[in-house]
Amino acid sequence: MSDQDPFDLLHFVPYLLNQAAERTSREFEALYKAKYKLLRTEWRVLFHLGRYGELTASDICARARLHKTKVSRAVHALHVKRYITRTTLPDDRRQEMLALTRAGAATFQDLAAEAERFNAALIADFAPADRQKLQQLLTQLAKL
Amino acid sequence: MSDQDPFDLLHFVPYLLNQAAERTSREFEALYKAKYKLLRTEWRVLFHLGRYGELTASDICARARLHKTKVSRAVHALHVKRYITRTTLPDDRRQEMLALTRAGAATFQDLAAEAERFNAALIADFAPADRQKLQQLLTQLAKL
DNA sequence: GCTTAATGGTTGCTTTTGTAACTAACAAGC
DNA sequence: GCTTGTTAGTTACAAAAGCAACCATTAAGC
Repeated sequence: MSDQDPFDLLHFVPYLLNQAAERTSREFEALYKAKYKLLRTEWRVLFHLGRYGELTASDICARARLHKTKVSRAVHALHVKRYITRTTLPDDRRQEMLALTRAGAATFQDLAAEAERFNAALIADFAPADRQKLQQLLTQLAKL
Repeated sequence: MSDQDPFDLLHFVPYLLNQAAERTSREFEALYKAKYKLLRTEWRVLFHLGRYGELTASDICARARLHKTKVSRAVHALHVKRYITRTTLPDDRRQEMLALTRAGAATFQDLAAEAERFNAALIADFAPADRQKLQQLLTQLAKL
């Protein structure tokens, strides 16, 4: 990442991030797509509910940084698939609390395990210090 | 990136990569979109031609890891915008050599400079060692 | 040379995303 | 309690991506 000339794509962080994200995500996507016919956004919503418990759609928007239309559609799809329940909140009837059903939780468990394996394989060749560094740098860049 | 339970999204490298890529790319995209009304793929093709000289569509596919339909459409758009010339190769009339026009080169120059500034700002807070590490790790993950 | 296969690139159609406008419910000001 | 503004979420329409079938050209087998 030096400032030598000429400017190269291999020094352009957004490009590198995209290539890395694309390659790793596609590979994992194939897995949950084949196994559960889930879309990327659906997988993310599922994961958030599985990992962080009951949330409203806007909670998920904020946490996952997804646009509300994407979340809306994913929630609809997951509901049709009977992976989540939607409960209107009594104190604010605009909001719905989302929760995994048994089937949803089972799917989450399975995919979380797959994700963990996948992740482990991904960083298998990295030294422990590098793994930590990677997480730190990415978190910083993502401003998470 | 430890293997402590439960599995967290913040330890899942593809997720972190996506968040970081998304955030950084969107911001830069806004720039070339506003300035030259370029699409993401168009910008990539332009950059490849600007940085690496004349290439055929399939060269770009391979180098940028883009699907040929995406490249095909980007090439068409860039040609309409008079940013590139398309020359059928005499020895294989299926292929076309792509090259930047003056206008295309000028646009590339400008955007490359913007990219460099953008990139510098992005990693301004990182220590030199971290910058190198970042590039190394991302290149490895992207398998570039 | 003629058939068959492979390659470079485009086009058409479907799925997904992005954007903006919209409904419903709530909150605030007065 | 009635306007005025917000917020949660949906829907409709437009733009873009993905996929498969498709020419045109070249290469390979015989």
